[in-house]
Amino acid sequence: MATLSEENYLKAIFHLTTKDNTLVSTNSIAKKMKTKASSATDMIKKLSDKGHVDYQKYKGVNLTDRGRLAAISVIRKHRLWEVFLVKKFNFSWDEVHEVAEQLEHIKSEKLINELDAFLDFPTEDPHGDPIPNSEGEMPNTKRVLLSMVNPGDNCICVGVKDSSASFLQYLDRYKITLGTQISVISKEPFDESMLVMINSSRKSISKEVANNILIKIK
Amino acid sequence: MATLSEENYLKAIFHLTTKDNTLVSTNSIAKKMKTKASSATDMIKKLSDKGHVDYQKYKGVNLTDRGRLAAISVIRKHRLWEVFLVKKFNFSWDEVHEVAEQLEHIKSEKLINELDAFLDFPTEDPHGDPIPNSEGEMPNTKRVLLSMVNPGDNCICVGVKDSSASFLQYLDRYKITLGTQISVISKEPFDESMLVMINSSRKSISKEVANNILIKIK
DNA sequence: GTCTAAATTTAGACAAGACTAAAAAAATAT
DNA sequence: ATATTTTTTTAGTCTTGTCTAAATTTAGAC
Repeated sequence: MATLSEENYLKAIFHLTTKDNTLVSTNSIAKKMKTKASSATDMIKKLSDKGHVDYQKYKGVNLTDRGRLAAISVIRKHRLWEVFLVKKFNFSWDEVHEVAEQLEHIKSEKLINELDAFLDFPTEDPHGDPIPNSEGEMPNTKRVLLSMVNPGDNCICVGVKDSSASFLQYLDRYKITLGTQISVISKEPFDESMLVMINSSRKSISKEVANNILIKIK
Repeated sequence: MATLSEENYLKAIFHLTTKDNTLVSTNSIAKKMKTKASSATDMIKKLSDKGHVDYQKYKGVNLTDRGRLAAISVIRKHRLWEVFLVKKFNFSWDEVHEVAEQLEHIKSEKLINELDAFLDFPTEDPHGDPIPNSEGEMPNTKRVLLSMVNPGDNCICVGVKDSSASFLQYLDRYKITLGTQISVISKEPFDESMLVMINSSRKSISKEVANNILIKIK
C-alpha cells in the first residue's frame, strides 16, 4: 500500500504522462510536486523498488500498470469528493481542490463505493474532468479547447484546463460554468482574442482564457 | 497547527482525563496509543513545547485549555463523521470507527460546519457519545451503566462504553441498538447477571455486558 | 568533436516519530 | 530505612521524506 506521499507522486506522474508515452523527467516531477529534483529522485527510486514505475537513470520514468492503477484510484477519489463537496456541501468550484487533496487519501473501499452510489455514479467532476469507474477506466470524452473553435460554431463548456482559483473566479464573474452555451462570433487575428456570445450578451475573451476552456461542439 | 500524530495523542490524553483532573501518566498514554513509553515521553515534550499540555517530569500531564480545545475539535469531527457514515452511507456501528479515525484529521472549517448542518446538528454519535458543538461544548447527558439499574426499572439504551467490533456485533445479535427499551426483571446475586425484557422477549445478560451498556432511566 | 550548460544523481544532513537499552526517579515491600 | 520493583526519562538508532552541495551524465552550441 502506498504512503500519502507516494500517492501524491504517482498522481503527479500520471498527470505528466502524455499519450505518446515519452518518459516523464525528474525535473518536471519535482516542479509539479513543488520540491527539489533530488527529492524527486529519492522518491522515484522508492516507487521503482515497489514496482509502481519503470525507471531509467538519467532518462525518466513511466508508470507501470500497477502504478497507473494506484494513481487512477487516487484521482477517482479526488474527483468523487469534489462532486460531493459541490453538490451536497455548497462548495464553489474553486474551493474544492484543497479539501479534496486531503480526502483523496482516505482508505476505505466501502466508503468510496458508497460515495459513488450516493452521487449516482457521476462521470465528470465539477471542473469537467472525467471520473474513472471502479475498474479504473476513464470515460472518454472528446473535448476541445475553445481557442480551437471556428467562428460560427456553437459550443457547450464542459471543463477547464487550468483549475486555479483565480481562473475559476474569473469564470464565475463571466457567468461561465459547466453547461454554459458559448457561440463564437469572430476571432481577432492580431491577438487571437475572441468575440463570443454568452447568455445572450457579447463578450470578448483573451487568447489565454480561450486556451483554458474545454468545450464540446454542438 | 497540530500534526496528525499530535492530534491522536491529544485525543488519547483527553480520553484518559478524569473529572478529578489528576495528571495523566506517560505509561497510560503509551498504552492507549499502542506505542512505547519512551515515544510517549518524546511526544509529551513536543506537546508541552507547543502549549498543548502542562507537563511535570515524572508526574504526568494535563491538557491546557488550548490542548483541550484541539482534542475536542478532533473528537467532534470523529463523531460527526461517524453519524454521517451510519446515516448516509449504510455503515454499521462497528464499521465506522476505522474510517472515522482517518476522516477526523481532515482540515477544513467549512467542511465540518457543512457536515454538521447536513446531519441536522446531531448531539450524539452512533455509539451514544455526545458530540461537542462548534464552540467545543459537550452536551451533558446523564447516562448510567445498565449494571447500576434496579429490578423494575425501565430504561432506554443511549450508548455503549466498549466500542469494540465484537461487542457491537453481540448487541446487533441481541437486537440492542440506540433507543432500544430494556426493562430489568431481576438481578442474580451470584454472578450479577441480569434478566431483562427486550422487544417483549426475556433475555439473560452477563455482568460484563451490563457493565458496557449506557442507559437512561425512564 | 569538444566545450559549456542544463539536468540528474549522489552524499551527507536534518526533522518527525518511532524504537531499544540503559539510567534515573518514584513507589512498594519488608 | 533500605532494597526491590515499576515508571519515566535519556541516549542513541532507524525510517520517511526533505534539503544543500557536489559530482556526474546528457544535451546544446559552436
